Amino acid sequence: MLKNLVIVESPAKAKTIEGFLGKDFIVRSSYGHVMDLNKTQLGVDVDAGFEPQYEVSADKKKLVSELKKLAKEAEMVWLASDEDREGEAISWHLYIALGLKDNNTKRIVFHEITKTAINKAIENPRKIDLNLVSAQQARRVLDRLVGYELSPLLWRKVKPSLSAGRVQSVAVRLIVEREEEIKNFKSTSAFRVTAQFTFESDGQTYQLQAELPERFDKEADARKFLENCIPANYAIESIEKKPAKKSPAPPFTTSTLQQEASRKLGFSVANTMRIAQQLYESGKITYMRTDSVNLSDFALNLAKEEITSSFGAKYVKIRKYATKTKGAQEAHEAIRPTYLNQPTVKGSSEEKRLYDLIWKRTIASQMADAQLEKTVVNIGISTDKRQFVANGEVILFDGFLKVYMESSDDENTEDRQGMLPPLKMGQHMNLSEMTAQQRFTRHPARYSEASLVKKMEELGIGRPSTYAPTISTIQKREYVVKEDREGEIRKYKQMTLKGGKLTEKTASENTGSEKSKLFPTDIGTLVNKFLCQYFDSIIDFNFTANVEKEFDEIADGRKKWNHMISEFYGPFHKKIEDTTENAGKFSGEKLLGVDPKTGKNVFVKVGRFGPMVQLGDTESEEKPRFAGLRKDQTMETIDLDEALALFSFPRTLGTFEEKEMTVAIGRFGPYVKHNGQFFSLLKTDDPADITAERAIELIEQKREKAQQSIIQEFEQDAEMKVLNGRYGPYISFNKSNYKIPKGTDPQKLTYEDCIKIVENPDNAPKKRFVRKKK
DNA sequence: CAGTGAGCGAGCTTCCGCTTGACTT
Repeated sequence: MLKNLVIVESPAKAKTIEGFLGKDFIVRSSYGHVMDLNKTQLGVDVDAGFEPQYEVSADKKKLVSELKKLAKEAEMVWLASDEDREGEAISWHLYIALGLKDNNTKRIVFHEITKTAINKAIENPRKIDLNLVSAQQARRVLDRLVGYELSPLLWRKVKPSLSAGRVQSVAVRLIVEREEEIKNFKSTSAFRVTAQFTFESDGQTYQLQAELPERFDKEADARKFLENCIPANYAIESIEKKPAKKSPAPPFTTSTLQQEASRKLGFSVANTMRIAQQLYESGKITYMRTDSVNLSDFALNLAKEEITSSFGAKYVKIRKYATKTKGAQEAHEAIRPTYLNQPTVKGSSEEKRLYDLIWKRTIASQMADAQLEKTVVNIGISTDKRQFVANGEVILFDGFLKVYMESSDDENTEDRQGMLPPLKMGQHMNLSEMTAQQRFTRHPARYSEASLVKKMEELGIGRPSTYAPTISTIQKREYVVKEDREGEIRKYKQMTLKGGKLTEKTASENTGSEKSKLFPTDIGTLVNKFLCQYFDSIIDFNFTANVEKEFDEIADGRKKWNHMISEFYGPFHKKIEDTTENAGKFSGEKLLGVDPKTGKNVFVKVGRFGPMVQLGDTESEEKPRFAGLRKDQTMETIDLDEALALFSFPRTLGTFEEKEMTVAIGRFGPYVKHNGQFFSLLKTDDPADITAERAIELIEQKREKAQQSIIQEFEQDAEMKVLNGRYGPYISFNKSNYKIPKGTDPQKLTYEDCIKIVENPDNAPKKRFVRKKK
């Protein structure tokens, strides 16, 4: 007879806990939520007090029936999902789905996975907190109503398959608005003057770099200053030293881990989470989806021991960090190594690097402050009232800097301040070189995936478990693209004073280049404009923060969840109806000009398949012509000539092997079509002036490549081939592809083997349109 | 590392938050 069944959310956690509890307990996992609103409908009965229509999720049916069976056999079921809103709902859904009864069900919670914590939890069971469940229900229903009423409106007014939601639409808004700021940014320039000095002290020669605090807006003023310095003498007029300290950053949360892994290791947000998951599953780190900066006493003790033995007792400073994050629920610890006495782990190089980062950050968070001495030196100019300034920094005690220093998003990283040479008051300085260089102000930085997560966390939008999926959703919907972009060459002026002579030159620098940054697309910009115009309250940056306050009131029992929803839904739904009724198509249509050949109007707008140009009016007798924009074109920047060029496809290039070659632009970019086959143009090829010779070259190149990928061909049947593809060898037959069973040598397959594989109904080709959900 | 390649229309699409697999042909 089974005595106790414990259910937690994560299987890795289940495994660990089972070890602590002994043979009277078996521990299983719910793998997150087990029930959700019906997916194909609204899933909320609006007329019946917003009654949610829950069902066991399709992928949880099997699991739920297994758990149900175990629950029946058990004397006591312990619901041990996380201690937050979602966790409470998971317990409640388990209670319903497993048909549990009050007399054999207990709800327990723990924040750290140690034997003591678990035993303490078992000794202090409670009941499911139905107010907290109601708060989750309000959250769930609100998100469903917003998402499932706004999205269909977008399908009607803008373009099919689009989506909108409380979280993703704000993420898109941030990116669109940042791009607008950048577009409207006016760069100004000023001259920055730096000087390189040398001096003698105790028979040695030293160098000193200094800067003039003042910037000159006008070139003439900078020149005047430099000219004025030609006959000058320089000497130290003051030396000021003051102590300073630096403190370590708190341990990692999901958001800060994503940011640091992006800055220090160049990982994408999704990649970081995938690697962290692997570390978690192999027991090397604690849970990776958390908003807490808290470390358990167990971890603090280990940190103390580790720091003491590696660096000495004076490096230890145990600290308790408190979260500053809006809406943090802190059901878990911060992300830390399970065993802090292991500075390295086995695994892939990515796992090692991420673990190293986590280990260092955790250890550093419990180390002493670094003690610094900052020095400011003023150097007087005999011919001018102004002074040059040299800054120095000396580390008196390194403290946590011994292991870890957080990096910053700031791109204008100042030159690192180092140690200054030995200096004395009145010390005479020889100028070796003085430069006035024109510097330009920079526009606000575009978001990277990680800096967007940071911003969302600040606004309290999204949760640790959704940061990475949200970022992938807005890219999948093509609201946003992650790209590198080349910068532009910009000229700047530089004046140099050296050896008593002033020289001037104009040099150039590359500016504005971007790497892995998020850019809004035409669709993203248009959808954002639509939502701003009709649903500004939903994409307001404070919307989430405001509803969170109400969720808290529901959790405290001060407010009924469906009253809150009702107050929101009334005006919201009315706005949906009004907009459905009264707003026209929202296509972003713009008149580019008139086609000189036909005299017809040329427009650019968003159509069924995305941004396109249109030749002729929609209302006119004659049907207008349409053509999609190329990937490298945008609605905002396309001009009349470029638009007209798009109507010149498909265009005949000539004949090759007695068949016609045409060039056209398709879904995947420009291509050449020949004898029913397609050949993509390279990025360097311009479809507007591609020649027949180049087209033939492309055709032959592709044939050669196809030849190389052939592993086997068969005399009996030209349709049957064994090919080498992206996922390894496969069989191609009648335009369908088939997997080769594991352990088979593709070289040795006979024609008969291939027929067998192709005819096996298990290998029947899957239907093409099966697009993954999400 | 392969191949993909529309057309003005039938039926489809969609949210957020909690969890991992299964595995591309």
